[in-house]
Amino acid sequence: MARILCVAEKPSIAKAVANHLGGQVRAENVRGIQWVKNYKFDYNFQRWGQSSVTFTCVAGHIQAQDFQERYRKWHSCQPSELFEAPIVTQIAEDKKAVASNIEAQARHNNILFIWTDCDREGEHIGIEIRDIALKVNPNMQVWRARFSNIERAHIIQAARIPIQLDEAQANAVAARIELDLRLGAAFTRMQTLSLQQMLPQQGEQKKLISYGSCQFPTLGFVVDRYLRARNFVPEPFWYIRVGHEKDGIKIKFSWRRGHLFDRMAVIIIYERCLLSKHAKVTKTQKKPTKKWKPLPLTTVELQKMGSRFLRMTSQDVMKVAEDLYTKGWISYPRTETDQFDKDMDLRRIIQRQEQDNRWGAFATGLMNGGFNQPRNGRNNDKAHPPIHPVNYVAPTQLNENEKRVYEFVVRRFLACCSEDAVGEATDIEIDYGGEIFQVHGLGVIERNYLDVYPYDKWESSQNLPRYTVGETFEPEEATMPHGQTTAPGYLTEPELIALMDANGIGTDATMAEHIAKIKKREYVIARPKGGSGGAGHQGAVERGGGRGRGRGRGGRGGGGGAAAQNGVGGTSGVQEFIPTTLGVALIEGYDNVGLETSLSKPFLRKEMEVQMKAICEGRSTRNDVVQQNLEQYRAAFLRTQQQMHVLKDAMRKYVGGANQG
DNA sequence: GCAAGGTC
Repeated sequence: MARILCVAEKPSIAKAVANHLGGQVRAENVRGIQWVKNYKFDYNFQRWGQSSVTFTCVAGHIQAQDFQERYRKWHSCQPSELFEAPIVTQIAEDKKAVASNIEAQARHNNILFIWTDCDREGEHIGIEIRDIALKVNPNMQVWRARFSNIERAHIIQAARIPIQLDEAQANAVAARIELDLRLGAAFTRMQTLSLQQMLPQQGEQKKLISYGSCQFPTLGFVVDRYLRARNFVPEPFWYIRVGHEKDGIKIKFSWRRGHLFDRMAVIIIYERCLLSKHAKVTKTQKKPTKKWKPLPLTTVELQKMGSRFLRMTSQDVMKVAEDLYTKGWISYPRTETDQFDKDMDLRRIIQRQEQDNRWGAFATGLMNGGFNQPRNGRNNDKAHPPIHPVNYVAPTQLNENEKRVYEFVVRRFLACCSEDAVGEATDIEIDYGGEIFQVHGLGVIERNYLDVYPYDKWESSQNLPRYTVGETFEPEEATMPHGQTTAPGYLTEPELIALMDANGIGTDATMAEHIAKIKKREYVIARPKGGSGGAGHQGAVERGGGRGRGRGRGGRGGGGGAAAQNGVGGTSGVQEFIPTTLGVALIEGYDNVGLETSLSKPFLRKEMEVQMKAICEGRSTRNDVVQQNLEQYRAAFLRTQQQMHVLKDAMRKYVGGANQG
């Protein structure tokens, strides 16, 4: 009988797959780690016949890379030497027990069947597992399962047709690991050693001024928005508004041109309107409209919505979601997938929510014919389904934050399984002095998903009077108000996450960590949006001009982030980020060093991503990508060292500075 | 005293 060792990337997959294949499964404990179990059972594989199976797991990467011992002390070498210092790969300190479990199991199995996630990192983790196993048992045959969800039929199919590990994908990850380590360490040491003395010393610990290919672009986004807000110059504009009362209803028509920045031009048009006396209705249209229900929930969306509506930071949202997951209340919280598999039994999940007194009635409505298959988004990571509730948990069992996140996940899921909201849109247009003015009305007819999903707002506007095309009237009001454009607000957490996502900075699982890191490094401070002038926030750059928020009135034009205001269950707790003097100095400094592509911009990280894809597709190699990047960054490094006075100038300008470096 | 990526 063949003896098969199966290894998954994490405990949940090992357990789920073992149960699908095994039926009768015996779980054995592993010494030194409570969360790893070795599941034992027999299974008849198509390829190997009746086999005795051990199904175990690791927990992410097992190996860790670091420089050779003699380079680890900060003053042991020049930071620039880290571009070529030898790197050693070892079992990570906290993964020793996991590795010895693999070794022990590898000794008495003859086939290794790897079940890591089917993504790049999973391929690399698979190679790590393979290397450990082959070291103690070089004769092992090595295979890999291809699976994209953990539905029973799909898993059985994956067990039927094993494939080979994809070395190219693992090599892409290896390149990423090496570059992040070398660049992170070299730049961090260099800038810390050069600039630290310019910072006012706080307490015992000297500040670390770290560089990372993700944390710097993240900081760059915050600084960029801050500078745009601070350097904003309001521009006056003028527009025309027409008011009319009919059927006892007062309405205001808005100008199709919006507003113009040329006062004389508006005056001329305005006078033409006044001269014409009468307005004529040119269009009345009623048409059905919809507000689409939300897409299935991804990690990035959870973090955006969480930081916007749940009064939590994205990092807290993730921490809580992981907790809810390990306790079995929600599904795996790290997923890019916004499509539910056709075969998934969504009704069973809905049914479990019927007992709740907040949304149970809605769930029952779905069970009794209201159910609609969720929309499909464009993303599928082929590893995990969208985030959804798994089991019902009563609110009394959860703490405040857990309650909020669980409630959001459930409501989002039920909304996905419901129907779009239905309404009727009314558009009326008039011609007044040769200009078109319009008014838009909305009547919500069926709220549908909105009843369970208070995070979306869609409300009926005022009723509009009945007009007929060709009808004329004399407006009671025709005015020429003015306003001014308003500065953008500081970057909020959901906006920052959206920017990171769009620019490929970090992954769904790490974006919150990068944000937390630039806070920890004191590159930025976070405060509730609209909060008062940063009292107690030492070192935060305040907006010049002394007029507080400086928001203009009356105009359109601003409002970019204003949609974030609808807090559910109270005031909105959305955070906004303001760079500290240190944060601004670093970004401005790097922007002025004279690099072709500033390290503060997301392009270099994006470029690395493109090159990783090239490795995966065989168009490039690990070595080429590493060497080419090192060359490019070495040049940037040397230039930055030569131009260190530019960084120091920026530091003096913003940070003031105790000692001059 | 460095990074970013997995995951517990």
